[in-house]
Amino acid sequence: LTNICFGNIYIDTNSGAAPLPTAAADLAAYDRPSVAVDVVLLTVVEDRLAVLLIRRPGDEGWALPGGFVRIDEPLEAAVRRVLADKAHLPGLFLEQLYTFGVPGRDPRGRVISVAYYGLAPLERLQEALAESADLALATVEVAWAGETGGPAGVRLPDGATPPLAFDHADILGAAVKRLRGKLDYAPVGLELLPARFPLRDLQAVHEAILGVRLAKPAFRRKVLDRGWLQPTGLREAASAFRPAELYERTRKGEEDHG
Amino acid sequence: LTNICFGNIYIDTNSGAAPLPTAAADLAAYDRPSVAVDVVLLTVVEDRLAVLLIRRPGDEGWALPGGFVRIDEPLEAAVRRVLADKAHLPGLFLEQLYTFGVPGRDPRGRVISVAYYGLAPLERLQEALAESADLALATVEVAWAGETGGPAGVRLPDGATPPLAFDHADILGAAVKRLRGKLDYAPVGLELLPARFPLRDLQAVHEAILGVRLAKPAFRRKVLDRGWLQPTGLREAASAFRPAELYERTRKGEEDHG
DNA sequence: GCAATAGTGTCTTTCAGACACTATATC
DNA sequence: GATATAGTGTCTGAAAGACACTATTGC
Repeated sequence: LTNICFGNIYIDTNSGAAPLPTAAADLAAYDRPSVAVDVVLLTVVEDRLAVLLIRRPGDEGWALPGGFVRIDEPLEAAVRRVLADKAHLPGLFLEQLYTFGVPGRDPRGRVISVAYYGLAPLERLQEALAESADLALATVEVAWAGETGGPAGVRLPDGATPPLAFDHADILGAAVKRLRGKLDYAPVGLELLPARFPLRDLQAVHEAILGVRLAKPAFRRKVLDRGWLQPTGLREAASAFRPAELYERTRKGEEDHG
Repeated sequence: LTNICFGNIYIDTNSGAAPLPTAAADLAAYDRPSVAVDVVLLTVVEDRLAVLLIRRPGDEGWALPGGFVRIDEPLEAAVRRVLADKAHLPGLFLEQLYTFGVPGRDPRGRVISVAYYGLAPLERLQEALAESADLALATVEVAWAGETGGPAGVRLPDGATPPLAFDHADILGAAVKRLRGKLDYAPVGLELLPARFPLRDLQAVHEAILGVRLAKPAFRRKVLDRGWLQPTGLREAASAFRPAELYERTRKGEEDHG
Protein backbone atom coordinates (compact mmCIF):
# COMPACT_ATOMS: atom_id res chain seq x y z
CA LEU A 1 0.00 0.00 0.00
CA THR A 2 2.63 2.48 -1.00
CA ASN A 3 0.86 4.13 -3.90
CA ILE A 4 -2.08 5.72 -2.24
CA CYS A 5 -4.34 8.48 -3.39
CA PHE A 6 -6.83 10.50 -1.47
CA GLY A 7 -9.98 11.97 -2.80
CA ASN A 8 -8.98 11.17 -6.36
CA ILE A 9 -5.74 13.15 -6.24
CA TYR A 10 -2.88 10.85 -6.97
CA ILE A 11 0.14 10.82 -4.67
CA ASP A 12 3.28 8.79 -5.13
CA THR A 13 4.27 8.06 -1.58
CA ASN A 14 7.44 6.40 -2.79
CA SER A 15 8.89 9.57 -4.25
CA GLY A 16 10.20 12.40 -2.15
CA ALA A 17 8.12 14.95 -4.02
CA ALA A 18 5.51 16.92 -2.15
CA PRO A 19 1.86 15.94 -2.72
CA LEU A 20 0.12 17.74 -5.50
CA PRO A 21 -2.16 20.52 -4.29
CA THR A 22 -5.85 19.80 -4.78
CA ALA A 23 -6.48 22.51 -7.33
CA ALA A 24 -8.86 22.15 -10.22
CA ALA A 25 -6.09 22.91 -12.67
CA ASP A 26 -4.35 19.66 -11.72
CA LEU A 27 -7.08 17.62 -13.32
CA ALA A 28 -5.69 18.79 -16.64
CA ALA A 29 -2.30 17.25 -15.88
CA TYR A 30 -3.41 13.79 -16.91
CA ASP A 31 -4.23 12.36 -20.30
CA ARG A 32 -7.91 11.67 -20.16
CA PRO A 33 -9.78 8.81 -21.77
CA SER A 34 -13.01 9.49 -23.62
CA VAL A 35 -16.17 8.54 -21.75
CA ALA A 36 -19.17 7.18 -23.60
CA VAL A 37 -22.48 5.57 -22.76
CA ASP A 38 -23.94 2.56 -24.55
CA VAL A 39 -27.48 1.43 -24.01
CA VAL A 40 -29.08 -2.00 -24.30
CA LEU A 41 -32.70 -1.13 -25.00
CA LEU A 42 -34.66 -4.35 -24.55
CA THR A 43 -38.22 -5.18 -25.47
CA VAL A 44 -40.28 -8.27 -26.22
CA VAL A 45 -41.35 -9.05 -29.77
CA GLU A 46 -43.55 -12.06 -30.41
CA ASP A 47 -42.65 -13.62 -27.07
CA ARG A 48 -38.94 -13.22 -27.67
CA LEU A 49 -36.48 -10.85 -26.06
CA ALA A 50 -35.27 -8.25 -28.58
CA VAL A 51 -32.73 -5.43 -28.55
CA LEU A 52 -32.57 -2.13 -30.40
CA LEU A 53 -29.59 -1.95 -32.77
CA ILE A 54 -28.30 0.75 -35.04
CA ARG A 55 -26.53 0.22 -38.34
CA ARG A 56 -22.98 1.54 -38.54
CA PRO A 57 -22.65 3.49 -41.81
CA GLY A 58 -19.07 2.58 -42.61
CA ASP A 59 -18.99 -1.18 -42.50
CA GLU A 60 -22.70 -1.97 -42.54
CA GLY A 61 -22.29 -3.68 -39.19
CA TRP A 62 -24.59 -3.34 -36.20
CA ALA A 63 -24.00 -1.85 -32.78
CA LEU A 64 -25.79 -0.78 -29.63
CA PRO A 65 -26.85 2.88 -29.56
CA GLY A 66 -24.27 4.99 -27.77
CA GLY A 67 -22.56 8.34 -27.63
CA PHE A 68 -20.07 10.46 -25.78
CA VAL A 69 -20.85 12.04 -22.45
CA ARG A 70 -20.80 15.81 -22.50
CA ILE A 71 -18.66 17.62 -20.03
CA ASP A 72 -21.46 18.82 -17.77
CA GLU A 73 -23.96 16.07 -18.35
CA PRO A 74 -24.96 13.34 -15.88
CA LEU A 75 -24.43 9.82 -17.20
CA GLU A 76 -28.10 8.91 -17.27
CA ALA A 77 -28.91 12.18 -19.03
CA ALA A 78 -26.43 11.23 -21.73
CA VAL A 79 -28.25 7.94 -22.24
CA ARG A 80 -31.61 9.68 -22.46
CA ARG A 81 -30.19 12.21 -24.88
CA VAL A 82 -28.84 9.44 -27.08
CA LEU A 83 -32.29 7.93 -27.14
CA ALA A 84 -33.85 11.40 -27.49
CA ASP A 85 -36.24 10.45 -24.72
CA LYS A 86 -37.85 13.79 -24.30
CA ALA A 87 -39.61 13.42 -27.60
CA HIS A 88 -40.45 9.76 -27.60
CA LEU A 89 -39.54 7.83 -24.46
CA PRO A 90 -40.41 9.76 -21.29
CA GLY A 91 -40.22 7.71 -18.11
CA LEU A 92 -38.21 4.98 -19.77
CA PHE A 93 -36.87 2.48 -17.26
CA LEU A 94 -33.09 2.83 -17.24
CA GLU A 95 -30.46 1.29 -15.00
CA GLN A 96 -26.69 1.38 -15.00
CA LEU A 97 -25.20 -1.98 -15.90
CA TYR A 98 -21.41 -2.00 -15.87
CA THR A 99 -18.50 0.09 -17.03
CA PHE A 100 -16.31 -1.38 -19.74
CA GLY A 101 -12.83 0.07 -19.81
CA VAL A 102 -10.34 -2.36 -21.32
CA PRO A 103 -7.89 -0.18 -23.32
CA GLY A 104 -8.22 -2.11 -26.59
CA ARG A 105 -12.02 -2.34 -26.68
CA ASP A 106 -12.42 0.52 -29.18
CA PRO A 107 -9.86 0.62 -32.02
CA ARG A 108 -10.20 4.40 -32.33
CA GLY A 109 -8.66 5.15 -28.96
CA ARG A 110 -9.17 4.84 -25.24
CA VAL A 111 -12.91 4.90 -24.72
CA ILE A 112 -14.42 3.97 -21.38
CA SER A 113 -18.06 3.10 -21.83
CA VAL A 114 -20.66 3.18 -19.07
CA ALA A 115 -23.29 0.69 -20.20
CA TYR A 116 -26.96 1.09 -19.27
CA TYR A 117 -29.93 -1.09 -20.06
CA GLY A 118 -33.42 0.14 -20.69
CA LEU A 119 -36.82 -1.53 -20.93
CA ALA A 120 -39.81 -0.48 -23.00
CA PRO A 121 -42.91 -2.16 -24.42
CA LEU A 122 -42.79 -2.64 -28.16
CA GLU A 123 -45.51 -0.03 -28.77
CA ARG A 124 -43.27 2.69 -27.40
CA LEU A 125 -40.58 1.87 -29.97
CA GLN A 126 -42.69 1.44 -33.06
CA GLU A 127 -42.76 5.09 -34.02
CA ALA A 128 -39.00 5.51 -33.75
CA LEU A 129 -38.40 2.33 -35.72
CA ALA A 130 -40.65 3.52 -38.50
CA GLU A 131 -38.76 6.82 -38.70
CA SER A 132 -35.30 5.42 -39.29
CA ALA A 133 -34.14 2.64 -41.57
CA ASP A 134 -30.89 2.48 -39.60
CA LEU A 135 -32.65 1.11 -36.54
CA ALA A 136 -33.66 -2.49 -36.09
CA LEU A 137 -34.99 -4.77 -33.41
CA ALA A 138 -33.04 -8.00 -33.32
CA THR A 139 -33.96 -11.00 -31.19
CA VAL A 140 -31.44 -11.84 -28.49
CA GLU A 141 -29.74 -15.22 -28.69
CA VAL A 142 -28.32 -16.44 -25.42
CA ALA A 143 -26.26 -19.62 -25.36
CA TRP A 144 -26.13 -19.95 -21.59
CA ALA A 145 -28.77 -20.87 -19.02
CA GLY A 146 -29.82 -19.16 -15.82
CA GLU A 147 -27.40 -16.54 -14.57
CA THR A 148 -24.25 -18.17 -15.82
CA GLY A 149 -23.36 -15.14 -17.89
CA GLY A 150 -21.38 -14.63 -21.07
CA PRO A 151 -21.77 -12.87 -24.40
CA ALA A 152 -25.04 -12.83 -26.33
CA GLY A 153 -25.73 -12.74 -30.05
CA VAL A 154 -28.49 -11.23 -32.13
CA ARG A 155 -30.72 -12.38 -34.99
CA LEU A 156 -32.11 -9.76 -37.35
CA PRO A 157 -35.64 -9.98 -38.76
CA ASP A 158 -34.17 -11.34 -42.03
CA GLY A 159 -32.59 -14.22 -40.12
CA ALA A 160 -29.02 -12.93 -40.30
CA THR A 161 -26.84 -13.23 -37.17
CA PRO A 162 -24.21 -10.51 -37.58
CA PRO A 163 -21.50 -10.03 -34.97
CA LEU A 164 -21.94 -6.92 -32.86
CA ALA A 165 -19.38 -4.12 -32.96
CA PHE A 166 -16.65 -3.73 -30.31
CA ASP A 167 -17.47 -5.60 -27.11
CA HIS A 168 -21.20 -5.08 -27.51
CA ALA A 169 -21.90 -8.82 -27.35
CA ASP A 170 -20.48 -8.78 -23.82
CA ILE A 171 -22.57 -5.75 -22.91
CA LEU A 172 -25.71 -7.39 -24.25
CA GLY A 173 -24.93 -10.57 -22.31
CA ALA A 174 -24.43 -8.58 -19.13
CA ALA A 175 -27.82 -6.92 -19.63
CA VAL A 176 -29.59 -10.25 -20.02
CA LYS A 177 -27.84 -11.64 -16.96
CA ARG A 178 -28.81 -8.63 -14.85
CA LEU A 179 -32.39 -8.72 -16.05
CA ARG A 180 -32.75 -12.43 -15.29
CA GLY A 181 -31.44 -11.82 -11.80
CA LYS A 182 -33.79 -8.92 -11.07
CA LEU A 183 -36.92 -10.58 -12.37
CA ASP A 184 -37.70 -12.38 -9.13
CA TYR A 185 -37.39 -9.50 -6.71
CA ALA A 186 -38.18 -6.36 -8.71
CA PRO A 187 -41.14 -5.56 -10.95
CA VAL A 188 -39.01 -5.14 -14.07
CA GLY A 189 -41.29 -7.32 -16.17
CA LEU A 190 -43.96 -4.62 -15.96
CA GLU A 191 -41.69 -2.21 -17.84
CA LEU A 192 -42.09 -4.34 -20.95
CA LEU A 193 -45.90 -4.22 -20.94
CA PRO A 194 -48.54 -1.54 -21.37
CA ALA A 195 -50.21 -0.05 -18.28
CA ARG A 196 -52.91 -2.75 -18.29
CA PHE A 197 -52.24 -6.30 -19.28
CA PRO A 198 -53.41 -9.88 -18.66
CA LEU A 199 -51.22 -12.09 -16.47
CA ARG A 200 -50.59 -14.34 -19.45
CA ASP A 201 -48.64 -11.55 -21.09
CA LEU A 202 -46.52 -11.00 -18.00
CA GLN A 203 -45.76 -14.70 -17.92
CA ALA A 204 -44.75 -14.57 -21.58
CA VAL A 205 -42.38 -11.70 -20.77
CA HIS A 206 -40.77 -13.67 -17.96
CA GLU A 207 -40.42 -16.71 -20.20
CA ALA A 208 -38.83 -14.62 -22.94
CA ILE A 209 -36.28 -13.16 -20.52
CA LEU A 210 -35.47 -16.41 -18.74
CA GLY A 211 -35.56 -18.58 -21.83
CA VAL A 212 -37.61 -21.27 -20.07
CA ARG A 213 -41.27 -22.26 -19.79
CA LEU A 214 -42.96 -21.52 -16.47
CA ALA A 215 -45.86 -23.23 -14.74
CA LYS A 216 -48.97 -21.08 -14.73
CA PRO A 217 -50.25 -21.62 -11.15
CA ALA A 218 -46.84 -21.07 -9.57
CA PHE A 219 -46.24 -17.99 -11.67
CA ARG A 220 -49.57 -16.41 -10.74
CA ARG A 221 -49.11 -17.10 -7.05
CA LYS A 222 -45.60 -15.68 -6.98
CA VAL A 223 -46.29 -12.53 -8.91
CA LEU A 224 -49.51 -11.74 -7.04
CA ASP A 225 -47.85 -12.39 -3.65
CA ARG A 226 -45.25 -9.74 -4.48
CA GLY A 227 -47.96 -7.09 -4.22
CA TRP A 228 -46.89 -5.30 -7.40
CA LEU A 229 -50.17 -5.94 -9.22
CA GLN A 230 -53.84 -5.32 -8.68
CA PRO A 231 -56.84 -6.42 -10.75
CA THR A 232 -58.63 -3.63 -12.60
CA GLY A 233 -61.99 -5.34 -12.97
CA LEU A 234 -61.59 -4.84 -16.72
CA ARG A 235 -61.34 -7.63 -19.26
CA GLU A 236 -59.25 -7.81 -22.39
CA ALA A 237 -61.06 -7.28 -25.72
CA ALA A 238 -63.27 -10.25 -26.48
CA SER A 239 -61.25 -12.96 -28.20
CA ALA A 240 -62.36 -16.30 -29.56
CA PHE A 241 -62.65 -17.59 -26.01
CA ARG A 242 -62.80 -16.48 -22.41
CA PRO A 243 -61.14 -13.07 -22.02
CA ALA A 244 -58.62 -12.59 -19.22
CA GLU A 245 -58.79 -9.95 -16.51
CA LEU A 246 -56.48 -6.97 -16.91
CA TYR A 247 -54.03 -6.10 -14.13
CA GLU A 248 -52.18 -2.89 -13.40
CA ARG A 249 -49.26 -1.77 -11.29
CA THR A 250 -49.86 -0.99 -7.62
CA ARG A 251 -48.28 1.80 -5.61
CA LYS A 252 -45.81 -0.76 -4.26
CA GLY A 253 -45.03 -1.83 -7.81
CA GLU A 254 -44.00 1.75 -8.58
CA GLU A 255 -41.52 1.90 -5.74
CA ASP A 256 -39.86 -1.52 -5.60
CA HIS A 257 -37.25 -0.85 -8.19
CA GLY A 258 -34.53 -2.31 -5.89
CA LEU B 1 -35.21 8.73 -31.26
CA THR B 2 -33.81 11.51 -33.35
CA ASN B 3 -30.43 11.89 -31.69
CA ILE B 4 -28.86 8.55 -32.35
CA CYS B 5 -25.25 7.51 -32.19
CA PHE B 6 -23.59 4.43 -33.51
CA GLY B 7 -20.58 2.74 -32.06
CA ASN B 8 -19.97 5.71 -29.79
CA ILE B 9 -19.74 8.23 -32.61
CA TYR B 10 -22.31 10.90 -32.08
CA ILE B 11 -24.62 11.85 -34.93
CA ASP B 12 -27.18 14.59 -34.91
CA THR B 13 -29.84 13.17 -37.16
CA ASN B 14 -31.79 16.41 -36.90
CA SER B 15 -29.12 18.40 -38.72
CA GLY B 16 -28.43 18.07 -42.40
CA ALA B 17 -24.71 17.62 -41.79
CA ALA B 18 -23.01 14.43 -42.90
CA PRO B 19 -22.06 11.94 -40.18
CA LEU B 20 -18.60 12.37 -38.71
CA PRO B 21 -16.08 9.89 -40.05
CA THR B 22 -14.96 7.30 -37.54
CA ALA B 23 -11.38 8.49 -37.25
CA ALA B 24 -9.39 8.41 -34.06
CA ALA B 25 -8.73 12.13 -34.28
CA ASP B 26 -12.42 12.82 -33.73
CA LEU B 27 -12.21 11.61 -30.17
CA ALA B 28 -10.27 14.78 -29.40
CA ALA B 29 -13.17 16.93 -30.55
CA TYR B 30 -14.97 16.58 -27.24
CA ASP B 31 -14.16 17.97 -23.81
CA ARG B 32 -13.36 14.93 -21.75
CA PRO B 33 -14.14 14.35 -18.11
CA SER B 34 -11.46 12.94 -15.82
CA VAL B 35 -11.88 9.28 -14.94
CA ALA B 36 -10.93 7.99 -11.53
CA VAL B 37 -11.33 4.82 -9.52
CA ASP B 38 -12.31 4.68 -5.87
CA VAL B 39 -12.11 1.50 -3.85
CA VAL B 40 -14.08 0.33 -0.82
CA LEU B 41 -11.66 -2.10 0.81
CA LEU B 42 -13.65 -4.00 3.41
CA THR B 43 -12.49 -6.28 6.18
CA VAL B 44 -13.79 -7.54 9.52
CA VAL B 45 -12.32 -6.23 12.76
CA GLU B 46 -13.55 -7.67 16.07
CA ASP B 47 -16.72 -9.04 14.46
CA ARG B 48 -17.56 -5.71 12.84
CA LEU B 49 -17.38 -4.68 9.21
CA ALA B 50 -14.61 -2.13 8.64
CA VAL B 51 -13.38 -0.06 5.70
CA LEU B 52 -9.95 1.28 4.79
CA LEU B 53 -9.85 5.09 4.80
CA ILE B 54 -7.12 7.58 4.00
CA ARG B 55 -6.67 10.96 5.59
CA ARG B 56 -6.90 13.96 3.25
CA PRO B 57 -3.94 16.25 3.99
CA GLY B 58 -5.66 19.57 3.39
CA ASP B 59 -8.75 19.45 5.54
CA GLU B 60 -7.93 16.51 7.79
CA GLY B 61 -11.01 14.75 6.49
CA TRP B 62 -11.26 11.11 5.49
CA ALA B 63 -11.91 9.53 2.11
CA LEU B 64 -11.87 6.22 0.28
CA PRO B 65 -8.59 5.43 -1.49
CA GLY B 66 -8.75 6.44 -5.13
CA GLY B 67 -6.82 7.79 -8.06
CA PHE B 68 -6.96 8.68 -11.70
CA VAL B 69 -6.99 6.07 -14.42
CA ARG B 70 -3.97 6.23 -16.71
CA ILE B 71 -4.54 6.49 -20.40
CA ASP B 72 -3.58 2.90 -21.25
CA GLU B 73 -4.52 1.22 -18.02
CA PRO B 74 -7.46 -1.16 -17.47
CA LEU B 75 -9.82 0.00 -14.73
CA GLU B 76 -9.09 -2.89 -12.41
CA ALA B 77 -5.37 -2.38 -12.88
CA ALA B 78 -5.80 1.21 -11.75
CA VAL B 79 -7.47 -0.01 -8.57
CA ARG B 80 -4.68 -2.49 -7.91
CA ARG B 81 -2.08 0.17 -8.56
CA VAL B 82 -3.78 2.52 -6.12
CA LEU B 83 -3.61 -0.22 -3.53
CA ALA B 84 -0.07 -1.16 -4.67
CA ASP B 85 -1.20 -4.76 -4.72
CA LYS B 86 1.90 -6.22 -6.22
CA ALA B 87 3.79 -5.59 -3.03
CA HIS B 88 1.18 -6.38 -0.43
CA LEU B 89 -2.16 -7.61 -1.73
CA PRO B 90 -1.76 -10.18 -4.53
CA GLY B 91 -4.95 -12.03 -5.39
CA LEU B 92 -7.12 -9.49 -3.64
CA PHE B 93 -10.81 -10.02 -4.35
CA LEU B 94 -12.00 -7.03 -6.36
CA GLU B 95 -15.29 -6.35 -8.11
CA GLN B 96 -16.69 -3.37 -9.92
CA LEU B 97 -19.50 -1.71 -8.01
CA TYR B 98 -20.98 1.27 -9.83
CA THR B 99 -19.90 4.34 -11.73
CA PHE B 100 -20.64 7.69 -10.12
CA GLY B 101 -20.83 10.53 -12.61
CA VAL B 102 -22.99 13.36 -11.34
CA PRO B 103 -21.27 16.57 -12.56
CA GLY B 104 -21.12 18.27 -9.14
CA ARG B 105 -19.79 15.32 -7.14
CA ASP B 106 -16.20 16.59 -7.11
CA PRO B 107 -15.78 20.35 -6.57
CA ARG B 108 -12.51 20.40 -8.51
CA GLY B 109 -14.08 19.54 -11.84
CA ARG B 110 -15.89 16.85 -13.77
CA VAL B 111 -14.63 13.58 -12.39
CA ILE B 112 -16.37 10.33 -13.24
CA SER B 113 -15.44 7.69 -10.71
CA VAL B 114 -15.67 3.95 -11.27
CA ALA B 115 -16.10 2.48 -7.80
CA TYR B 116 -14.79 -0.98 -6.89
CA TYR B 117 -14.99 -2.90 -3.68
CA GLY B 118 -12.37 -5.27 -2.36
CA LEU B 119 -12.29 -7.84 0.40
CA ALA B 120 -9.31 -8.93 2.49
CA PRO B 121 -8.78 -10.55 5.89
CA LEU B 122 -7.44 -8.20 8.52
CA GLU B 123 -4.03 -9.91 8.61
CA ARG B 124 -3.40 -8.90 5.01
CA LEU B 125 -3.87 -5.22 5.86
CA GLN B 126 -1.92 -5.01 9.11
CA GLU B 127 1.45 -4.39 7.51
CA ALA B 128 0.18 -1.57 5.31
CA LEU B 129 -1.65 0.04 8.21
CA ALA B 130 1.51 -0.03 10.31
CA GLU B 131 3.47 1.67 7.54
CA SER B 132 1.30 4.73 7.13
CA ALA B 133 -0.27 6.96 9.73
CA ASP B 134 -2.60 8.34 7.05
CA LEU B 135 -4.45 5.06 6.76
CA ALA B 136 -7.13 3.88 9.16
CA LEU B 137 -9.68 1.13 9.47
CA ALA B 138 -13.05 2.54 10.45
CA THR B 139 -16.07 0.44 11.37
CA VAL B 140 -18.98 0.76 8.97
CA GLU B 141 -22.22 2.17 10.36
CA VAL B 142 -25.28 1.25 8.35
CA ALA B 143 -28.63 2.77 9.26
CA TRP B 144 -30.72 0.55 7.00
CA ALA B 145 -31.61 -3.12 7.17
CA GLY B 146 -31.37 -5.86 4.58
CA GLU B 147 -30.83 -4.67 1.04
CA THR B 148 -32.75 -1.43 1.35
CA GLY B 149 -29.71 0.62 0.42
CA GLY B 150 -28.58 4.14 1.20
CA PRO B 151 -25.47 5.90 2.41
CA ALA B 152 -23.27 4.50 5.17
CA GLY B 153 -21.17 6.21 7.81
CA VAL B 154 -17.91 5.32 9.53
CA ARG B 155 -16.60 5.29 13.09
CA LEU B 156 -12.89 5.69 13.66
CA PRO B 157 -11.02 3.75 16.35
CA ASP B 158 -11.13 6.85 18.58
CA GLY B 159 -14.93 6.88 18.37
CA ALA B 160 -15.22 9.86 16.02
CA THR B 161 -17.77 9.66 13.19
CA PRO B 162 -16.46 12.06 10.54
CA PRO B 163 -18.35 12.64 7.31
CA LEU B 164 -16.70 11.07 4.28
CA ALA B 165 -15.43 13.25 1.43
CA PHE B 166 -17.41 13.82 -1.77
CA ASP B 167 -20.10 11.15 -2.31
CA HIS B 168 -18.06 8.47 -0.60
CA ALA B 169 -20.82 7.72 1.90
CA ASP B 170 -23.00 6.68 -1.05
CA ILE B 171 -20.22 4.55 -2.48
CA LEU B 172 -19.67 2.84 0.85
CA GLY B 173 -23.38 2.20 1.19
CA ALA B 174 -23.52 0.69 -2.29
CA ALA B 175 -20.66 -1.65 -1.39
CA VAL B 176 -22.43 -2.90 1.73
CA LYS B 177 -25.65 -3.41 -0.20
CA ARG B 178 -23.88 -5.39 -2.92
CA LEU B 179 -22.01 -7.50 -0.40
CA ARG B 180 -25.16 -8.33 1.54
CA GLY B 181 -26.83 -9.41 -1.68
CA LYS B 182 -23.97 -11.64 -2.79
CA LEU B 183 -23.45 -13.36 0.54
CA ASP B 184 -26.11 -16.00 -0.05
CA TYR B 185 -25.09 -17.16 -3.47
CA ALA B 186 -21.35 -16.49 -3.77
CA PRO B 187 -18.51 -17.47 -1.44
CA VAL B 188 -17.53 -13.87 -0.72
CA GLY B 189 -17.38 -14.43 3.03
CA LEU B 190 -14.30 -16.60 2.51
CA GLU B 191 -12.40 -13.60 1.16
CA LEU B 192 -12.46 -12.08 4.62
CA LEU B 193 -10.90 -15.10 6.33
CA PRO B 194 -7.54 -16.87 6.22
CA ALA B 195 -7.17 -20.03 4.14
CA ARG B 196 -8.27 -22.24 7.05
CA PHE B 197 -10.85 -21.20 9.54
CA PRO B 198 -13.53 -22.59 11.88
CA LEU B 199 -17.16 -22.26 10.80
CA ARG B 200 -17.80 -20.01 13.79
CA ASP B 201 -15.55 -17.37 12.21
CA LEU B 202 -17.40 -17.57 8.91
CA GLN B 203 -20.67 -17.11 10.75
CA ALA B 204 -19.23 -14.06 12.54
CA VAL B 205 -18.25 -12.61 9.15
CA HIS B 206 -21.78 -13.10 7.80
CA GLU B 207 -23.26 -11.54 10.93
CA ALA B 208 -20.94 -8.55 10.64
CA ILE B 209 -21.91 -7.97 7.02
CA LEU B 210 -25.64 -8.50 7.46
CA GLY B 211 -25.86 -6.74 10.81
CA VAL B 212 -28.01 -9.51 12.30
CA ARG B 213 -27.50 -12.61 14.45
CA LEU B 214 -27.84 -15.96 12.67
CA ALA B 215 -28.87 -19.36 13.99
CA LYS B 216 -25.97 -21.80 14.12
CA PRO B 217 -27.58 -24.99 12.78
CA ALA B 218 -29.23 -23.24 9.85
CA PHE B 219 -26.03 -21.40 9.01
CA ARG B 220 -23.91 -24.56 9.03
CA ARG B 221 -26.36 -26.47 6.87
CA LYS B 222 -26.67 -23.71 4.33
CA VAL B 223 -23.00 -22.97 3.94
CA LEU B 224 -22.01 -26.64 3.78
CA ASP B 225 -24.76 -27.41 1.25
CA ARG B 226 -23.29 -24.78 -1.07
CA GLY B 227 -20.25 -26.99 -1.60
CA TRP B 228 -17.76 -24.18 -1.17
CA LEU B 229 -16.13 -25.67 1.92
CA GLN B 230 -14.46 -28.90 2.93
CA PRO B 231 -13.17 -30.04 6.32
CA THR B 232 -9.40 -30.24 6.62
CA GLY B 233 -9.25 -32.74 9.46
CA LEU B 234 -7.25 -30.13 11.37
CA ARG B 235 -8.37 -28.44 14.58
CA GLU B 236 -7.83 -24.90 15.73
CA ALA B 237 -5.16 -24.32 18.37
CA ALA B 238 -6.29 -25.73 21.69
CA SER B 239 -8.36 -23.16 23.54
CA ALA B 240 -9.88 -23.35 26.97
CA PHE B 241 -12.45 -25.79 25.66
CA ARG B 242 -13.27 -28.01 22.71
CA PRO B 243 -11.41 -26.80 19.59
CA ALA B 244 -13.35 -26.46 16.34
CA GLU B 245 -12.48 -28.18 13.07
CA LEU B 246 -10.85 -26.02 10.42
CA TYR B 247 -12.43 -25.76 6.97
CA GLU B 248 -10.95 -24.64 3.67
CA ARG B 249 -12.21 -23.58 0.27
CA THR B 250 -13.08 -26.28 -2.25
CA ARG B 251 -12.41 -26.19 -5.96
CA LYS B 252 -16.04 -25.12 -6.44
CA GLY B 253 -15.53 -22.37 -3.90
CA GLU B 254 -12.73 -20.98 -6.07
CA GLU B 255 -14.90 -20.75 -9.14
CA ASP B 256 -18.32 -19.60 -7.94
CA HIS B 257 -17.57 -15.91 -7.93
CA GLY B 258 -20.80 -15.20 -9.88
C1' DG C 1 -17.16 -34.15 37.05
C1' DC C 2 -17.60 -29.15 35.44
C1' DA C 3 -17.62 -25.48 32.20
C1' DA C 4 -18.07 -23.95 27.77
C1' DT C 5 -18.18 -24.37 23.17
C1' DA C 6 -18.53 -27.73 18.87
C1' DG C 7 -21.61 -29.99 16.30
C1' DT C 8 -26.21 -32.69 15.22
C1' DG C 9 -31.28 -34.37 15.01
C1' DT C 10 -35.79 -33.10 14.53
C1' DC C 11 -40.00 -30.50 14.28
C1' DT C 12 -42.52 -27.02 12.00
C1' DT C 13 -43.52 -23.67 8.67
C1' DT C 14 -43.04 -21.77 4.34
C1' DC C 15 -42.70 -21.92 -0.42
C1' DA C 16 -41.95 -23.63 -5.22
C1' DG C 17 -43.21 -27.06 -8.63
C1' DA C 18 -46.52 -30.43 -10.56
C1' DC C 19 -50.99 -31.71 -11.57
C1' DA C 20 -55.76 -31.86 -11.84
C1' DC C 21 -59.58 -29.50 -11.65
C1' DT C 22 -63.34 -25.80 -12.28
C1' DA C 23 -64.99 -21.45 -14.67
C1' DT C 24 -66.32 -18.70 -18.51
C1' DA C 25 -66.14 -16.67 -22.85
C1' DT C 26 -67.37 -17.38 -28.19
C1' DC C 27 -69.17 -20.12 -31.62
C1' DG D 1 -72.65 -28.34 -26.15
C1' DA D 2 -67.87 -27.97 -28.13
C1' DT D 3 -63.65 -25.60 -27.68
C1' DA D 4 -60.02 -23.28 -25.84
C1' DT D 5 -58.23 -20.48 -22.54
C1' DA D 6 -58.77 -18.23 -17.62
C1' DG D 7 -58.16 -19.16 -13.15
C1' DT D 8 -57.99 -22.20 -8.63
C1' DG D 9 -57.28 -26.13 -5.09
C1' DT D 10 -54.30 -29.47 -3.49
C1' DC D 11 -50.48 -32.55 -2.99
C1' DT D 12 -45.56 -33.07 -2.46
C1' DG D 13 -40.84 -32.25 -1.65
C1' DA D 14 -37.10 -28.97 -0.53
C1' DA D 15 -35.35 -25.60 2.34
C1' DA D 16 -35.18 -22.20 6.41
C1' DG D 17 -35.94 -21.14 11.25
C1' DA D 18 -36.47 -22.71 16.13
C1' DC D 19 -35.15 -25.65 19.60
C1' DA D 20 -33.31 -29.30 22.08
C1' DC D 21 -29.98 -32.40 22.30
C1' DT D 22 -25.29 -34.87 22.20
C1' DA D 23 -20.04 -34.57 21.82
C1' DT D 24 -15.52 -33.22 23.07
C1' DT D 25 -11.95 -30.62 25.06
C1' DG D 26 -9.15 -28.49 29.22
C1' DC D 27 -9.27 -28.02 33.77
